[in-house]
Amino acid sequence: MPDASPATYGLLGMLAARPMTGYELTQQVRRSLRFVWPVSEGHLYREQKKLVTLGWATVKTEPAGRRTRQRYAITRSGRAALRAWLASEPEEPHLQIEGVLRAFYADSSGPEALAASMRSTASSAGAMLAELHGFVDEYLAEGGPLDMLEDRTKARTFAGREMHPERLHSVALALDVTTQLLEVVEEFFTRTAAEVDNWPSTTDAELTPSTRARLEQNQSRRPS
Amino acid sequence: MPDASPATYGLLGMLAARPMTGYELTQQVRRSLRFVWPVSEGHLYREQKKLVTLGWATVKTEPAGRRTRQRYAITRSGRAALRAWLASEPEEPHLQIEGVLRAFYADSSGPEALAASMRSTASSAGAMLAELHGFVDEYLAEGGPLDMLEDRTKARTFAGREMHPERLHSVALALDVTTQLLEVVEEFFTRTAAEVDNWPSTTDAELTPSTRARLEQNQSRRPS
DNA sequence: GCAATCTACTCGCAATGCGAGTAAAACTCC
DNA sequence: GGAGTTTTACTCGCATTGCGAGTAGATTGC
Repeated sequence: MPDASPATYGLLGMLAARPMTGYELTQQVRRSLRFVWPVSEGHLYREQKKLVTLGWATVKTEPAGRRTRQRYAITRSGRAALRAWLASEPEEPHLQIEGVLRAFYADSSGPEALAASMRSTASSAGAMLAELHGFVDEYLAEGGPLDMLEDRTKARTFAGREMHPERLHSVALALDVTTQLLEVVEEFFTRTAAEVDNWPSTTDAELTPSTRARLEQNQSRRPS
Repeated sequence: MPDASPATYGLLGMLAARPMTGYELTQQVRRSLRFVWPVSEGHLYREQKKLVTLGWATVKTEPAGRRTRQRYAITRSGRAALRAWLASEPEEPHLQIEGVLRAFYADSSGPEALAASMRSTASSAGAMLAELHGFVDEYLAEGGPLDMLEDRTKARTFAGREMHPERLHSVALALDVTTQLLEVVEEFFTRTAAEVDNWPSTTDAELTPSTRARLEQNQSRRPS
């Protein structure tokens, strides 16, 4: 019996909202889940098959023109597995930000390289934030899922897509933390890149006061 | 020729400070690099060997009692490779926080499970923060690396460990962002867990105003 | 003196990433 | 209307990485 990983539950959770084809599943992951739990595309298709062997989903091959596609649907035991996972202990947070790794070793190169990598990271974070802002705007838009919840509209589709307003409370939570985290990344690297531009070197003694200030501010932010 | 990954450079960067044995390298990763770029232990030893085949480090087998250990040292071309990497474009940030994934699918379970997983994530973040606070305290301590930079002491060891005060400016940068990010995680999940305790369900219509507020606040935080 | 922990790793399998490849359908532009 | 591009809808295989078990000498605490 293969093991379930967070990625497995990521797909299972998507299916909990509605049945989907394999391709739709990968699109959904690319669209939104990516920010929360990145998984490579090839692996997504493997995981879909795993869901079936675990008995958590069923597949039906349906025609699509001259070709076929696989439609997955969650099973009762799939829902139970999802609930069980949601009730279990999550693992430690895992942050992988190459820009931070480069900052950590910045003393092995110069301020130019450091500032460049910081700006690059800031702009990656900015691009991701822009996508997330798109979601927020959509959720708040007239006729959007929030309006549906407030009963101002009976429609269940918006911008040509089927909406799941009952998921909005959960989705908004994930959206909120992710936004906050990326804001920290963008702001820190933007601000610090500008600072680094004035550094004579990455190891200069002249930087000592600013490093002291950084550390002391860090310490003072600490709640007792 | 095997490929270098950020993990490869993570080890190479450690060696840039001083020669180290394989075991010391894994300890350093466990101690500090883990927060910035997590790598499994088994893989660390593989990467050490890769550094040698790439010509970026040398190994010497040295005796340790009746046994031996491998001491790695960076080469000139290793330093060059590190500098070249530091001057290249970093990849996109990658956040993997299971607690966020669970929040995203919280509508498939109840408020109890959600609050529990949130508290668990908050306490993981808290534990990580406590370790980072230890570093800050150490750096600021009397006789610590900051004192060394300010020339108040000539020593180069502190708490029995060799210090690298010239790295402090870079290290403090990485420490600072990481702290800020984990603070966001801890605070968000602590605060929101308390809020979720009062939720009647994860899909209740009653939550609509609070979800609207969350989204609108998110939107208003956005800089123009 | 002996049990537990630390040093110092190796090994193998399973999980995952990554990029290429396939091929039909749909859409776009002149 | 036909040619070229993009989208749909995936499969495949190798390389990378994670994870847990295993080994065995050294050291420390009681």
